[in-house]
Amino acid sequence: MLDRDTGLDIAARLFWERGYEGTSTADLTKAMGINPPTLYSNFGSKEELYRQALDFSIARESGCRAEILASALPAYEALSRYLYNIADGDTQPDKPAGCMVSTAVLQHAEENASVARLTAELREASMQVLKARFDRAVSEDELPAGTDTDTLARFYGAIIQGMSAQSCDGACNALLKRLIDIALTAWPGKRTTVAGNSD
Amino acid sequence: MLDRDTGLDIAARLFWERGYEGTSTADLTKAMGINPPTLYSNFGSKEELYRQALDFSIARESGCRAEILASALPAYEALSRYLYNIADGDTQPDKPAGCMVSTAVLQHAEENASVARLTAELREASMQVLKARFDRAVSEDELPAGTDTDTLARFYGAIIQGMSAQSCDGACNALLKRLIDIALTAWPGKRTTVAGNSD
DNA sequence: ATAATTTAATAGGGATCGCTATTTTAATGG
DNA sequence: CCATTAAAATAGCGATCCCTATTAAATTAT
Repeated sequence: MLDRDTGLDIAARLFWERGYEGTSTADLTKAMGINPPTLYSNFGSKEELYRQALDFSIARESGCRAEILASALPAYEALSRYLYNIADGDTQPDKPAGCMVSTAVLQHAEENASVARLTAELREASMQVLKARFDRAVSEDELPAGTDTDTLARFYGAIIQGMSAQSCDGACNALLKRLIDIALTAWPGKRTTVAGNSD
Repeated sequence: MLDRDTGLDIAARLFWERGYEGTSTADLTKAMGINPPTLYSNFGSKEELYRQALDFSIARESGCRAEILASALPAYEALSRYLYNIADGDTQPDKPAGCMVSTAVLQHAEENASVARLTAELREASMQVLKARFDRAVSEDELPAGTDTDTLARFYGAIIQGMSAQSCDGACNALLKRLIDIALTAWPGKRTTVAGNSD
């Protein structure tokens, strides 16, 4: 039997590329070089394997991202690096395009509702991490008091999800970073309102 | 046999909620109240039915959106209304959450690559519509000359995709609109750079 | 070496996949 | 009323779905 981490690495890659519903247990056993009973004795079920593959992949792919936000960097700088890091993760040359979590299992058969809930919770958790950083920024006077940090977190969350989707459609790293640069101009206080020219 | 539009309406709703891979032909025939041979004689195949259901649904759900952008409204105002309209579409009470196109078939089995290409092309087309409006805004001096309208279109495209994803996860209409309001602050020239407080 | 235990492979169960040949029913025309 | 065409239902094709009971091989222990 193969090493557990090796198996999870292979499984994660397949799930990442094809999604949960697009990956069959036959795909998985074939790629992992094991027989079906081995998969079930080692990982429990297809859904359990997906959970473990997600945990494994998150720990490896985005382990350092939490550190960026937790660091002593100014909030704007930390956010910039965080988003750039995600853009790099979305466009790794020898990995599937996009993020394994950001745009996973959005539409799904009823029977896979529990898997959709899992990915939704992971997305919600990462937005809460962003919000917590923004709350800290408010308390450290890097953001105006009264800033709607929840919506701000979901705004940058939307950017992250949009980048993942566009990566799946073939977007390159440079494009994502130009897109991030625009998103960063929405940072409160970074710019100030002047007379618009739109009405 | 049921009316063609009625059938497409039912099929579109199923595909919208469950996605292409999450919807089986048995689901479709059962919901439409027809037998499998009727589905195939009337629509050709599952993939053909999906194409037709997409066309049908786009024409009905987002027909008026193109008009908003094509109107004489100032670009910023048109964009605002366009995004608000999409937020409403993402959160219709008696319809599946999110957009049927924005976040569809991102991850997929190899055998469904042609379906993924179809949805990717639809997404690209809608970004080109946005870009065209922004180009017009440049020529009408509503945006600074030299504005990167392509990236700006993909930025708002990312917002649209993020809103769809978050709708699938249960986001409400009001949240999406607060999110849009932040995204609109990235409109070039709407605000001007001042000394940042981030480094 | 023989027995006990673990590990892996075969084979297949019950259900569903997308799709279709064939039969039955219904509607139309002479 | 019967014949002909059109529509719909039944039944089932081969393949694949997720999963497991059972058998075979390899390892360890006595």
